[in-house]
Amino acid sequence: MTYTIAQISEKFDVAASTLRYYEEIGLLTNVERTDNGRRVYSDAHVGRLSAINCFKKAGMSISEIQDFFEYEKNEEKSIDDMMRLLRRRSEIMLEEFAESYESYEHILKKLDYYGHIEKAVKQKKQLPKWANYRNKDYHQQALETIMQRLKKD
Amino acid sequence: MTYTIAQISEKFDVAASTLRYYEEIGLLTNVERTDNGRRVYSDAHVGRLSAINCFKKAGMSISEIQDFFEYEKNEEKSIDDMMRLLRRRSEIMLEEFAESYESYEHILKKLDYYGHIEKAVKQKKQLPKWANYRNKDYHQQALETIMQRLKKD
DNA sequence: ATAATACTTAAAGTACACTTTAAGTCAACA
DNA sequence: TGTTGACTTAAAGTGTACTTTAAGTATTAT
Repeated sequence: MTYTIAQISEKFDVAASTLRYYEEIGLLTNVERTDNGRRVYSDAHVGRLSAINCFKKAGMSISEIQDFFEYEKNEEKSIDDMMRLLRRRSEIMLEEFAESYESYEHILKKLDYYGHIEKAVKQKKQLPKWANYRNKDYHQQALETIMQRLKKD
Repeated sequence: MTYTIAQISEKFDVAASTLRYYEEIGLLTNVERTDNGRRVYSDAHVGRLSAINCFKKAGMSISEIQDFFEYEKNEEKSIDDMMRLLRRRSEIMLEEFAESYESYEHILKKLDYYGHIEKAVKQKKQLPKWANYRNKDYHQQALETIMQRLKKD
């Protein structure tokens, strides 16, 4: 299959200018042209853009993604570099998951705390100095939700 | 307790220039000065910087963080806005956790796939056209690791 | 006394990842 | 036939979040 820039742009929800930019910096390569100079993308480009999406969500910078494709290009020579890059990335992601999850819990705590305050304000009651910010049910449910999402395999 | 800019800089692993910048844009407020004009930070600033750290890890932009503190300043008036911001953020985080985790799995898959290739190359054996990229043990272990990290409560 | 250090300011500079602009080409439709 | 719309290029511009520079002041160490 072949695709126009508009089709790829829509498929990946990315601006046409971004696709031209990716090509300019060498993130997309071998983009064919029609007789009148218009870009023609192939399934290989679809595959590469999926990979780019994945790597971006994984927190990789464009230059890291470029490195990956560079390694992939001469696989035999660079397989160790490639695996080192991927392994490092998976480690970083694990660390970031843990840190983000801590922040997530802090935000739930704040929500819970202000929930108590709001309730008290609405009931025009005296506030306890420190509202009991830890609502176990709320946390438990949130943890279960995230576990389920992480598990959907 | 009071702290110099160097102490705060070290405590939060943030450049002194960044602390000045945060003050300039109003993210840090009420920073006192010594007689000769040097900044003096208090425990309130330590608390605020912890919150900033948390919000940044939660993926909030500086202007969102500014909004939060603005809401917090006049709590009674803005508690709904504040809770809306926090609730929206927790939702976004959950979505991002799910997306990141998908990418994480893709990266493990790639690692596994190239692991097979590397092994085959080293053994100078014929490669199967598509190596069986799914090593259940590897995935299971990774999932358990992340679950543990997410659970450390 | 001199030099190193730790700070101060305002303003300019940087890195990243695009995005916009301006001018032009080409094919299809009214 | 003309104009609309989808593309093309090269170059300049944008937003975010800092970071660096340059010039100056004040305290501490040799």
